[in-house]
Amino acid sequence: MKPTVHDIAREAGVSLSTVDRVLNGRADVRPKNAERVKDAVRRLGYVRDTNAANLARKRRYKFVFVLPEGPNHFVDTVAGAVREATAAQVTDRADVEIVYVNAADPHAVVKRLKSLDLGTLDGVALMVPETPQVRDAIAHIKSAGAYVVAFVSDLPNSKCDHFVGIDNFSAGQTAGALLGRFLRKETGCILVTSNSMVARDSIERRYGLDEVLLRDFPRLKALPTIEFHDDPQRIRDTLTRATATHADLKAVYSMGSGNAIMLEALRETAAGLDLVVVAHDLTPVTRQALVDGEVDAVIAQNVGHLARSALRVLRAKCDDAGIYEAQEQIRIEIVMRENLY
Amino acid sequence: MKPTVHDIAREAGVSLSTVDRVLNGRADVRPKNAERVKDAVRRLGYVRDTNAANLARKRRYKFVFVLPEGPNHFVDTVAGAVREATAAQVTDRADVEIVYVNAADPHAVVKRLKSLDLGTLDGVALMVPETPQVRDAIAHIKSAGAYVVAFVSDLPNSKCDHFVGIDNFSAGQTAGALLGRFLRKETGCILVTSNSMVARDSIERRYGLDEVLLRDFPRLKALPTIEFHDDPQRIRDTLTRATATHADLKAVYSMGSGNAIMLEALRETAAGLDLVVVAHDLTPVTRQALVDGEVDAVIAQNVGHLARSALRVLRAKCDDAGIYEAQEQIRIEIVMRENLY
DNA sequence: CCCTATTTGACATACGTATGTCAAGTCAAC
DNA sequence: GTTGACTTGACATACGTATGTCAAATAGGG
Repeated sequence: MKPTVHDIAREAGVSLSTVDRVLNGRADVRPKNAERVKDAVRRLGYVRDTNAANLARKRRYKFVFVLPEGPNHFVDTVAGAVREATAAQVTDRADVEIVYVNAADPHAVVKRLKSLDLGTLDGVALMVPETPQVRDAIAHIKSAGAYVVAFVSDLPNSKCDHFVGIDNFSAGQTAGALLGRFLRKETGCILVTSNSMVARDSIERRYGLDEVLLRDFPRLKALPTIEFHDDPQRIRDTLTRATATHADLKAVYSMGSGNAIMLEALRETAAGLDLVVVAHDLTPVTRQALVDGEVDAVIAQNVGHLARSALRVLRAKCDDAGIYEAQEQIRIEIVMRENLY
Repeated sequence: MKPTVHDIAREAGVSLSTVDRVLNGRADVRPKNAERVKDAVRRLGYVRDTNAANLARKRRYKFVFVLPEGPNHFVDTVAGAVREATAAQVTDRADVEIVYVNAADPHAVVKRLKSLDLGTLDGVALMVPETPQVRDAIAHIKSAGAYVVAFVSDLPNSKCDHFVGIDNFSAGQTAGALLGRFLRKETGCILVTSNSMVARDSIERRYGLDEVLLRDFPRLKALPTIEFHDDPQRIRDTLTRATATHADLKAVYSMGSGNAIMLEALRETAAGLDLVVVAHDLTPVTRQALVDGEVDAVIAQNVGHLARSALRVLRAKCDDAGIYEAQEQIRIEIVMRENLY
């Protein structure tokens, strides 16, 4: 039988009320008695029955996901996963809202964050770039008692309670290792594309890539990252130029957002070249490209796992419970046509 | 506000008792009233609060994992994951026991299954080969009201409630695709090893491998599977012979159990050969081999996920709740040194 | 040692559901 | 219209925890 608060009260030789005051950090309890209760908790190995507690409290959790707006396949799949996870955990007394912000505009982000109703809010999952303003806004939210997790993109300099996402440096390394192995005995260069290198994710991935190539596969050379800022023409031109300039072009690494544009350009300009293609993020676009054989492998993070993990972590924080690290570790997945899910 | 049984009673114009009788399938309710209650449930969108229900029932779940005994790194990691998941979900009112059986002896397996206390048992996760005797034992357990999930190894001809594991055919395909891509422009043959081909897992993986090689990489030829039945000498001899006979040996595919022996033999006999090595299952052995660069990639399934999924599915079955498919989908992971976790 | 401020305990009620008891109600058949 | 069988409803208690009220106990200062 698991011990209950009654057992604690008896063991500590105090009343239920006192146990309650200690357990829930209420004031007006003498240190001596507080110690006795804590001792009893330790001795009996008491753990609060969160379900019963939530029942008694009529507790509902109010969580908000802040995601970047604008057309983006990856964000769409993430949002879908959040909605799905929320629906499935409908039994789990959590109200989840998704709000979109213009992530490129720190001012707009902060404005939206400030407009959250801190009175009812229990936690926020934030997928926005880190800026000083955002950092302050996070501090503000936290000081109001809500929890904040960095979501997908880390916010290393902010006072977040957790980061739910992958290590993008390792992701870049993985891409590099994959390319190195796919081009086992070959020498040549690799075209690296990204929609934009302002996001720290892309920068970290690039570092990871370079590190592995330099160390393990010096025969492969990664060209400077091409940023195309949503401009199909730009990537098309660059690709054409690259194939012309670099006769030894062997592979393309698409570092995330903008896969669709990149793949289209590839189809138009490099059809007969037999390039190895590695891309990031599993979206309808990359999924189809895997099936069609246009992409050899995709480096992905499971969006369902991301969403569920963020929800679990926020709940755990609210309940002041421990986090089950093994479950919350988001893995860097390598997806090919054969293990597509 | 979520509707409660009280709301249902009011809406249906019956008493709480009647609602309870209908909801919990007790006898002695006139069809007309049963219908009214069910209607009210539908109209109000009532879902039972499982936590409150479990609290009232003092419900504890009793689950048993049946795993193959004998020295096996993979089973060890699985057992560890089960223990860890159990400990972490200690709050979750489940008692979990792991029992080991001699999986090679169907009679022993059945004997152990028969000795389970069906009176208190709520569910079993079974990781044993399928035999007619096992099939009968499963039917027996189910007729006693407990739930059965096939764990890691599918039991397609038995009346299980669920299968928690990967599709091994796809896993074999994945291995084939990986080998095909790692040996992008090369021609040659692949050594395939397994400790034993009696387990259906190995057979399915082999089929998957062959299918992909034949279709997509005909330049690569997989040699007949070498089974070495825990005999290091056998694999060493075979490897020596293979390297002598097949000058074009390019890769080794280790289909699971016996990775340690295989890797050791490889170290002794094929040190300078620059072979591509793909293995199954992430264990301390393959983990170290990845770090050391002895293995290029490991096809794995996340054992933590396996354990948690089995527990969740069993619980869902007991609660007569739906299964959240997306979460229970076990993925075929490709693990390299860089995305090792 | 008294007074006051603080701390404590006893008790009641609640959360949403389960379950048991018993009296009252309904129904069909005679 | 009565009997007996079946069905229903009212009520009480419980699960483990939270929370509020109020009187009683205690500590500390003078």
